[in-house]
Order: sequence, then C-alpha cells, then structure tokens
Amino acid sequence: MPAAALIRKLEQFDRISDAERQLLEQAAVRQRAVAKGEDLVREGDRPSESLFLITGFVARYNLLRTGKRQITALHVPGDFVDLHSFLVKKMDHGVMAITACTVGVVPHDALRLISETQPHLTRLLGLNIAVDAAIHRQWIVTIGRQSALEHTAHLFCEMFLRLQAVGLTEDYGFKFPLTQAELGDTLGLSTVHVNRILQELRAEGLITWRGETVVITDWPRLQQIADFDPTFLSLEQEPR
Amino acid sequence: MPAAALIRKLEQFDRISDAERQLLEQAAVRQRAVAKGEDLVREGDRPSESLFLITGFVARYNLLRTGKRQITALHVPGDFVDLHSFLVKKMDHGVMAITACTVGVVPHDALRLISETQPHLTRLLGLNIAVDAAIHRQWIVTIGRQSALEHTAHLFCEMFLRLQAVGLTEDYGFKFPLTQAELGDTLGLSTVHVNRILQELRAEGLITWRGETVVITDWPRLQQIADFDPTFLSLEQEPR
DNA sequence: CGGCCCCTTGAACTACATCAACGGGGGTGG
DNA sequence: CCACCCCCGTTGATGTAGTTCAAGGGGCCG
Repeated sequence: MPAAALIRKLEQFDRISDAERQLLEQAAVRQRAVAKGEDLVREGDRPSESLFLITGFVARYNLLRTGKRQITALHVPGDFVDLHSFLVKKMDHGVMAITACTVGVVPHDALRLISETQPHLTRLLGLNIAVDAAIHRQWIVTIGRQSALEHTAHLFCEMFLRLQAVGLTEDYGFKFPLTQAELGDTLGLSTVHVNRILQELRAEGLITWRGETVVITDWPRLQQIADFDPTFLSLEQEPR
Repeated sequence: MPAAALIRKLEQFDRISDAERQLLEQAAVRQRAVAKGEDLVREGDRPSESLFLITGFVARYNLLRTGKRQITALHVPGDFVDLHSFLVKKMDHGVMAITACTVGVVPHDALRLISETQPHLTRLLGLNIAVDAAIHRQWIVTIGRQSALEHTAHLFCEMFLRLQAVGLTEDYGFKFPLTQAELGDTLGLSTVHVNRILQELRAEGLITWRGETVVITDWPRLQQIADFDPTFLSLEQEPR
C-alpha cells in the first residue's frame, strides 16, 4: 500500500471514497528508494511520471549562476513532490533528497486517466497544487518582510503543523533533518546567521533542536513572534 | 465576449476547441468594474465566484501585524486572479486593484461543472494554478538570493514576457502602473531603495520608466543581470 | 489655490553577509 | 584498529546592502 501516505494527505482536504482510494493505489505503480543527497528530478527534465513522498524529506531548489542556492519548498511524507510536472511538462527546478527517502511513482498516464474520469480526485490534486502555491506565497511574505528571527520561527510553526497533519509529531516534537546550511538556503540566510538565530530561539526558550529532533517549547509565543496564521495550509476537511 | 482575455491566456498553454471556447464564454456570467485601490477579494473571504482580469493590474498581498505589506503576485489581463479560491475555499490573502480594472466573473458552480465534464479545460485551469506557483517559486529565489538590482531586473524581465504573451507590449515597452512604493512591497524593499535601484538601472541604460510606461532598452543585458530563464512561465503551446 | 501623493535626495543606522578559524563526531581507508 | 578527514556547528571580527528618518519639490485633483 504505497499510496497510504498520499491518501492520508488528500484526506486532510476532503473525504475520499473507497473507490478513489483503490484508484490511487493502482496509480502508484511502484516504489523507489532514493539516497540522501540524490536528485529525484533535475532542472530541465521532462518527467513522464510524478512522485509522492512516502518516507523522508525532500527539497525543491534553484541554483543561480553565482552558485547560490535557494530552496523553494520542503516536502514531507504524503506530499506530491512534482505533481505539477504532469501539467507543466518541463522542470524549472530540481528536487533533491534531504534524507534517504522512499517515493511512490505515478505515471503521467495514470494522472491523465484520473483527470479524464475522476473529477473529485482531480479537484483534490488541483488543491494539492494550490496549497503548495499558498505555502510559496507565505514564504514570499516571510522572506520579504519579516526579520530572520520571525521568519525562522514561522518556518518551525509551518513544519510542525504540516507534520502533525500526517501524524509525524509527538507532542511538540518532530524530526527536522536539515543541516543549518540547508536551513539557510531555505530561509535565504547565511549559515552563520542561521546559527545565531537558532541560539536566540533556544535562549528564549522557544525551541530545542538536538540531533534531528526539534521540540517547540513555547508554541503560543513562537506563533506570536512569527505572526503565524495557519489558514494558508487549508488543513480543514470540507467538501471540495 | 468578456472571456476573450482568459481564452487568450489559456491558449498560451495549449490549443482550445471552439466548444471549449463557448463554454468559457458561458461560464463568465458577467463583468464587473473595480475602482483603483479597491479590494476585489479580502483576506478571510469565502468567495462563491472566481475572477479573471480583463483590463488593468491587480496585486495579491498580505499584511503583517506590524503594518508591513508584501505583494505576492501581480496579475495582468487574462490572468485568473483567484481561481484557487474554488478549491481552497477560504482566502488567506487579499487582492487589490492597482489600477481601475474590469474583471470577468465565473461562479464556482460553473467551475465545478467544467471540472465534472471538461477534463482538458480542467487541466488547463490546473496548469494556470501551477504556473502561478512556479512564478511564486521564482520570486522566492529572487527575494532570497539575489541583490536588489538583480531582483528588480528579474521582475521587469518577467513582466515584459507575461505582457508580451497577451499582446500588451510594443517593442520593448509596456504599461507598468505601479508606484515605487508598490514596487517596493512587491520586491520586499523599502521605497527609498527602490528609487535608487531604478536610478541605477536607468543610468546603466537598461530601462526607462516615464509615467506608467517602462521600456527595456537593453534586453540581453537586463536578462543577463537578472539571471533570467523564462522556463518557469511555461509559455510554450503544447498538448496538456 | 491648497493639499496630497509621489518621486527624490542626504545622512545615520543596523541586520545580515562575508571571511576566517576551530573543535567534535562519524565515516572511511590504510 | 587507528588515523585521518570531512562535514557540521560554533564563534569572532569586519564589511556592506539595504533600512529608517527627515525633508523638499513637482504635478495633479478637488
């Protein structure tokens, strides 16, 4: 049942019938293991299948001429990593494995069949893309107009809720397997500054981060500092 | 024929049949005029119809507690301004008219009908959302990792190509009716700094900007400075 | 004619980047 | 099994891109 993670993700949005569930299971024709650091998709590719994440963390990223890197999205289990490649055709960015991962493979042919015969599922997949876009917008806001501290706090709030939604939290703790350099590329900050901001968050008693585990130790205040409003995640189940 | 602008936009992506064209015309049940500065949609709204732009410029924006504003998207004629509200339901941001505008109104019921009966059109609408997301990602990259000059240059490249695609350019010139303060909110910069960057772009002979008209006077170099690659706009017509 | 916007300029400030260096831990090769 | 080395986190010092504050002038609208 490789599609279990995906189904759980889509169920955040709306109820899914047994028939739809079965179709998704069939659409995920196989699994693939990806090593840490490996690219799942490269800029310029024209994939013929889309991937959803079953275990692990992946990042979408862009490289600049100067060698700088910006991570534009972090994905967690259940996320459809490059669903848009079905419609967009040519990749304008790469997707790399932050950790060792397993992904489910859905051929574009299967997505096309769903789009031809399954309006409700198609809407949920569209919503998936729309929520990704909403998260992108939120990142634009936080990079553009918030301080490094607020921005970092905001990302921890977001990751906590997204991981909680797929059952990957324990109380206020969750696995967060990025290095500080990767976090810098996510936030648009230098590694050095990320390090100092993290020290500040720890000193203020807002989070702890040991090994790969982050614990939010003062959720109300972290949320307040970040000016965090979860609306953009569309985490409420309703008819779509 | 209020849907003409929308049809032209969708034709950037793929061919559209006459039947599809007619359906879109029927879906746009009426037009609406919006005054400059007015909100088309407000944060927290649960719209029952989506709007596409026929004439004018609009911006999606978010306000922070501190009163700061970040514009997360600029829309030009043909763009579907809040198509995603059909799927997302609750708006996490506002949409304001930068100039006086006319918009076409498409009830969500009509979108639902399309999603139930018109797979190909549904895919094109999904692509519309996906391209918005791709633009968002590009903005994340430019805000996060490019200098103010590069970032500003990038935006002008993007706006030029998007306006060209809907026939709203003349040579390298186009209407760009933002104030410098609005451009600052778009780029995540202060008004003062925007002013200085513009002077630099002008001094380098890259653009002119008088009144509401921008002319790109050195497209190759502007593109090079911006590290601009148009792939993210998906401006090639192909079967989807 | 008066009052806003909007653009522009100057000066001071600061958040973050950059450069450089070090220590610890874990994996790899000899 | 040990040695090495590379990655990762950390710290200090210095540099700078962009912010903030303040003010003036021009054009347009009421």
